[in-house]
Amino acid sequence: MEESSSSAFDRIDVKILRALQAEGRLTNAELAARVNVSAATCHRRTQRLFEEGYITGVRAEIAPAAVGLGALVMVGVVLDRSTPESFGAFEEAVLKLKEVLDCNLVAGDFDYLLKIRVRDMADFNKLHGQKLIALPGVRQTRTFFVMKEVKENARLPF
Amino acid sequence: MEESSSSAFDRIDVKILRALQAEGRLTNAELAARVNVSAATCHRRTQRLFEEGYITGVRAEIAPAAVGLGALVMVGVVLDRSTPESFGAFEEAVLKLKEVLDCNLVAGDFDYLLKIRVRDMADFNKLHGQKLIALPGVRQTRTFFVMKEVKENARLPF
DNA sequence: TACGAAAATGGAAGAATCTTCCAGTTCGGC
DNA sequence: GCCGAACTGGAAGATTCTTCCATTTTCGTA
Repeated sequence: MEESSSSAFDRIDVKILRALQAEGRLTNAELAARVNVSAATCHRRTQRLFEEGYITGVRAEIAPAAVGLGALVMVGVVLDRSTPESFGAFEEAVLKLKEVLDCNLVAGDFDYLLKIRVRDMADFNKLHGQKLIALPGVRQTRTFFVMKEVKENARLPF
Repeated sequence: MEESSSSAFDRIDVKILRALQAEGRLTNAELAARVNVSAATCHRRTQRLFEEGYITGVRAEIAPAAVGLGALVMVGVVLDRSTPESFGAFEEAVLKLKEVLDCNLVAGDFDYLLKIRVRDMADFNKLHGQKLIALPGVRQTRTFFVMKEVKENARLPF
């Protein structure tokens, strides 16, 4: 098992991860100052965190409304059959739908839960009618329009 | 209404947004090369996108499993009453729960949909029993354990 | 406890980048 | 066609990156 407290990284690494999770564009010099190590050490540590996959990427967060994606919708999906081929086909197709930001296979009343961003309700309606219900193996969907985003993509609690 | 294509930014800004959404730590020089403008212009443009709120932040993405947060759970919540005070109290309390990464007020069978990260099922069980059902006004919850993350936090399609 | 090898650290310095100033250019309104 | 506002790229001092290297720390072994 991969772990939590002992083996892979120490308190300094945790500080680096926390700092970069909050401010991904920190300069190495500033980061080094915050975690109390030299710039050289900080640079090596950070590089290692990237190379070993602890940091999977650094991304700018764009205000959705600013790029015409003001509407957020969650959709529960139930498939026709529960065969591996059925799930595989669905997943492959959903990966191509760029409006779908999240897609998770879940246990419960649905097979999948999707998180979708579109311009507005009209846009979602079109997406639903033309793309979602046409995804392979979809039996039914349940739509949850988001009326208020209380918390969005919060930082990991470590 | 705030719009989509004309007023606020042009094709160069869109290129910058796309590039930084994919690679938030691009240097200004590299970014300038990719969008075909001088470093000075690119620097000004990028600064403006930050200042005017098109870019809300830049964050490193940490591999959840690497920091002991291997389990993802979605939870639907139904409140006792549908009064503004009730919603307000719930939201205020949920903002303090660091395990809750997303919280959205939705229309449909639930009042809220939560996205939660914890170490494992045992950890979730504890969170559920001690914190979630104790949130103000919660009548019932429905839990969806995520068995497979097909797509997670994809880039905005603009 | 003492020893030695391996790993990690910080200083230093050339290379690269940032950030600002400035003069030239483009664009739109009159 | 003219003027002003907005935008552009070059240049250059200040800052930062990235690597090398000598020193220190860590850890297993005797």
